Amino acid sequence: MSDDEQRGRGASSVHRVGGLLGDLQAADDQPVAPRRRADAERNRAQILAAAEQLFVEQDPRTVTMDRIAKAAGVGRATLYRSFPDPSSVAVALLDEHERRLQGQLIYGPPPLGPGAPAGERLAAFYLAMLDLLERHLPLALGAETGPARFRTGAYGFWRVHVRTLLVDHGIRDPDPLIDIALSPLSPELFQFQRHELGLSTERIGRSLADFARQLLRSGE
Amino acid sequence: MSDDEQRGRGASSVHRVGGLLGDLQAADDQPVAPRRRADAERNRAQILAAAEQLFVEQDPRTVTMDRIAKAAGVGRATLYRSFPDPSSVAVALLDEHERRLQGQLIYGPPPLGPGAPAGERLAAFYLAMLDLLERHLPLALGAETGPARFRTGAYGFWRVHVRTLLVDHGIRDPDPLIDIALSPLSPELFQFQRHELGLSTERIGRSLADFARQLLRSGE
DNA sequence: GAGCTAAGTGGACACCTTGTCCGTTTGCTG
DNA sequence: CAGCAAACGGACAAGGTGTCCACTTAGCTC
Repeated sequence: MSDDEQRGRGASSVHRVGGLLGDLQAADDQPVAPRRRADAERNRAQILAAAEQLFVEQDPRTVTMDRIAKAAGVGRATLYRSFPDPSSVAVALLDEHERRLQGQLIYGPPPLGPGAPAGERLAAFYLAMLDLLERHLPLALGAETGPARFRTGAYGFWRVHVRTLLVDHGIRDPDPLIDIALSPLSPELFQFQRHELGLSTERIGRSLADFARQLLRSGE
Repeated sequence: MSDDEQRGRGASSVHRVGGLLGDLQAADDQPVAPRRRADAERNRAQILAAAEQLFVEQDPRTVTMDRIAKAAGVGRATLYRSFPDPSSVAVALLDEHERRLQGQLIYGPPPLGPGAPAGERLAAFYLAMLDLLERHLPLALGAETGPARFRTGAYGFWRVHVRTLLVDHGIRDPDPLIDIALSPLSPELFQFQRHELGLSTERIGRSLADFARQLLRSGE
């Protein structure tokens, strides 16, 4: 989906090298995905495992490619082969956790899934995201490298979801509002509220839910 | 005000040392402010001027202490004497621009200043901040180094202001909502909406103003 | 206005991170 | 089991970070 996705993961999209062959032997043996070699797969798993630990036990912002490589027991170049920078490793790890929620938003029961009023769905979405942040804050902070955050596949997914809710509610010009509605979910903001201000997750959650219902109020 | 303020600026608030003395020799020879030397003042001005240019003409995130020092024509240690890192330089520069708005919020005419309904005041505040972002985006991006953003004096000011509006409107539990209400003003978000999505500032502004009125609606 | 003192200066140093290059190893295929 | 390309990992050069210390110089005192 995103760039990070293409670079960072790739369990399924390994056919990028195919392009090099040109038209000469185009559609013949091309589509046969050049499977990832076993050692590469193993290294990749080691990297992800080691990185997850690192992100948790030290300031996620200070995790470096060098350290990940050492912790995973692989060379630097090997690491670079799979990921362009530390944040893309965090993105890959987060992705797995986010995937479940993404399924629930589409196929799950209301209020998270379809069927409930837009305001209720937005409130439920906020609470689910808050739960995700609570459980994986280090990864979320590690993934958040400036503007790149907005270009991840996951963020794109949240955008599509929120847009649906806004349109469903009959908002005139939904597009500028999408990211405004998503902005309270910034990992850094959550960290500030939670650990700097000392607010409980429940209290933040209540505020967010009220906020969602107020934003998409039935009697507009 | 903030840490950055104490380190970064100080032209006006030089009486901070006074507090250290306690009651012993209080008002005697202490209050004599340890004036900044003329050459230091000059260097400081050079640094700010050079840095402002740098932030504008290259990616604000890639501005380095080394480059600022070279551009300003001073040694690295001299720079470090005034600022701990590049973002604190950006904060100092931004501060000057923000000060005017801060005055208007307190003493200015409605709807920015006191006198208008909370929803209108919040809408006006959003628009003013948007204007600030539009004009000084590079500085805002340079200042935004992770969680430090929330610890600047300016952010503290915005918090106090928004809290007043929320209380004024009769919100039950205003505190968690403060930062939620401020989150749409994140410089990175603005950059994404403006330059990645291509939304016009007017369109974002309209959305934000509607958003403010909806949030603090009269007929709650 | 000469001398003193400490604030201020700037170059150098040691350390760390980044990407990339390239000789070597290793899995897979026929 | 032989050959080839994918994958590996150590090494390298470039550049950034803070800090230290010998020096300069502003500003006070007499």
